[in-house]
Amino acid sequence: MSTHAQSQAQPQPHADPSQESATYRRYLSAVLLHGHAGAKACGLGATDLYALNVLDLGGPMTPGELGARTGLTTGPTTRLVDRLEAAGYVRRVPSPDDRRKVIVEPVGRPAELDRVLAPARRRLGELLGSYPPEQRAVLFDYFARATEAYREAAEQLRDPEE
Amino acid sequence: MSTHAQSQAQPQPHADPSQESATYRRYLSAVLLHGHAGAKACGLGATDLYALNVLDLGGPMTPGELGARTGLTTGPTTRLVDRLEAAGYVRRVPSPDDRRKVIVEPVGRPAELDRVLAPARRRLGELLGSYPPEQRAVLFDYFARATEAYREAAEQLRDPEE
DNA sequence: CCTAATCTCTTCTCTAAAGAAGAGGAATCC
DNA sequence: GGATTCCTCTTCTTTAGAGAAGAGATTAGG
Repeated sequence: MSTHAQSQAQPQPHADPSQESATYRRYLSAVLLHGHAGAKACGLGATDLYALNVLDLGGPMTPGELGARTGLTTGPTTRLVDRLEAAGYVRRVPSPDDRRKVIVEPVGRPAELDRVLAPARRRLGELLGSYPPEQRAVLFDYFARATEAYREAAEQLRDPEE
Repeated sequence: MSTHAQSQAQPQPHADPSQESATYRRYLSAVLLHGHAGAKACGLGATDLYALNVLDLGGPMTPGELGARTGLTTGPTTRLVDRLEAAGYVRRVPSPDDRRKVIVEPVGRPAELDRVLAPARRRLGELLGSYPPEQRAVLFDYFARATEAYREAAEQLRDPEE
């Protein structure tokens, strides 16, 4: 097993679409499983991981915005930012144009999380590097498009009526 | 925006590898975000989603095995299976060869979870369908290989010494 | 200017889920 | 066939995290 990354020029196509569906679902499960396991290994709760992903996708934002996107009221939001700040994942910066506001921005290198995710990153990097450039271009084209689709779907799950 | 799924025959390759890395990280964040949002919309806790993914990847197993893979002791494991069974996601089946054992198996259609994830599935299905067959083959080749990589990485996160 | 609205943070309370310890039934080994 | 081991489930206790309500500081509007 694990003789991956041979990557012949023409990977055999799946004949059966339902087989494709099962393959894709298992793939998503594995991605989620790995994300959860990594967060747990860092002592991060589910909400903390969620918020980090929100920040990763949405960029720096105020605690109010972060709380709204995470589905929390102001109390838990403050404590959430406290936890993330204490763990070194984010930083509070005063807003330049409104002194009531605070900007929560991700810190450059979340060391602990990066450390536990490093083995997977390395393996996936090798896997991606094993494809010829034109195939890798297809993969990254998909990644970029899928990111948008998932992000919008997640937003609609959060605010079903909007 | 959202003019996806045009998929020219040759998507432009990324010139900068660090750009690739950022694209990939954002993609993973979006996948995780969508998974969390879906679970939350169904009233599933983080552990419940984790366990469902374990079952999806590992197939039917005993509560003991599920608890071990989820990192729980026996008490919470029983309640976890109780919750999943009450919500209609899994079923307890007596083991045919050892009457002490119980097999936890996923139920065919977890209706609620499927319902909330359906919009994303549909959009991603359209996206995948928009690629010509040989490019789609590359994508599914990647999905299958990446599944193994993530699964093994998640296992090593759970049992760092093994 | 003085009032109203907005943003963050604090305190108190409450619920959901995890751990620890142990009971009961079933299989295995001598 | 009797003792030991194994698997699941139950009970009790504890902790982490969420909601509600309000205080303090700052901005906007009449």
